[in-house]
Amino acid sequence: MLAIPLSYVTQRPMPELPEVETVRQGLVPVLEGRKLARVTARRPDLRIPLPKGFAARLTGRRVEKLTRRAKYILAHLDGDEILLMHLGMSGRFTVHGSQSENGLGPHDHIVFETDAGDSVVFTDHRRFGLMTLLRAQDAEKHKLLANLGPEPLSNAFSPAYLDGALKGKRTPIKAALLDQRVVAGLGNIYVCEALFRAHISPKRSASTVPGARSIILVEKVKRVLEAAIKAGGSTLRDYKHTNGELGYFQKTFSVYDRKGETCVTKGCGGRVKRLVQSGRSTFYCAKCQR
DNA sequence: ACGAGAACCTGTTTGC
DNA sequence: TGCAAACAGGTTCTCG
Repeated sequence: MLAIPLSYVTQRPMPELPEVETVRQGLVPVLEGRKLARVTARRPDLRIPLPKGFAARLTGRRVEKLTRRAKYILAHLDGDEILLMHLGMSGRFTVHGSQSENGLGPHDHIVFETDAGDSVVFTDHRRFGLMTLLRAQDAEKHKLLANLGPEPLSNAFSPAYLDGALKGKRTPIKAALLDQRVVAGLGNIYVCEALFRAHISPKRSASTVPGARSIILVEKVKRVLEAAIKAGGSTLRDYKHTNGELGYFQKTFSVYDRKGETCVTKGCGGRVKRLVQSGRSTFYCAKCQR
């Protein structure tokens, strides 16, 4: 008897790099090495329209490997094609084992059924997510991937690199780190958290970060992402050994969504503030972030 | 060229 | 209580 849950949600919608990585890891045992026995596209109008013949082109294909680039999940298929997927703001995958009844809702847009009898449902009520197909040899040049900066957890994301990327940038460091061309995979939450850990104000001009600050910042970006991936991964592993309700990936942030609370920096005593930068909420402590 | 803001879409929370 | 406004993890286009 396999200890596969009848149904589990791979992730709550919170798709920055750590969450996308957690989702990828959750899909690996269900999809890698499996053939897509049936694919149903129930709604073609995601952020970009599904390519023509999407479902037919996927049917019968084998998923060789699942990888991640920035916030994209790439399913490498036999025949040298790649299924490129993005969760947008609200996308999620749900896996149903072969015995579960499977009522689909209005926002369940894509269903993959594997030759093992599992189905993977892509749900996205806001439809900012996307799926598309591309040839493997064109991947690096593909419009959606070509301009992405380095992976933040790779050696390419170094203080020297960041110094160069920020040089001459007038925009606040918060906005610069959200720019996927500077570094790929950070989102609103982890930018706030990394700046907090580095004690750098989100309002500081990006051009003033190179040097000592960027050494700290690179370090903190990596550490906060690693911790989040570790937390997400362990939640999924734990779940597979239980039959109870899914304990959603709970994480506590230091500043994100903590407006008015006392700063957690030892001896700081400041309060977390919220401000809006380029239309997005920023949370920070004005006392210990400079 | 750059940076800020709007737009895309729907559901949930907040505030009067 | 009820309704409207504000807000939400992302990306991309337009405008100044």
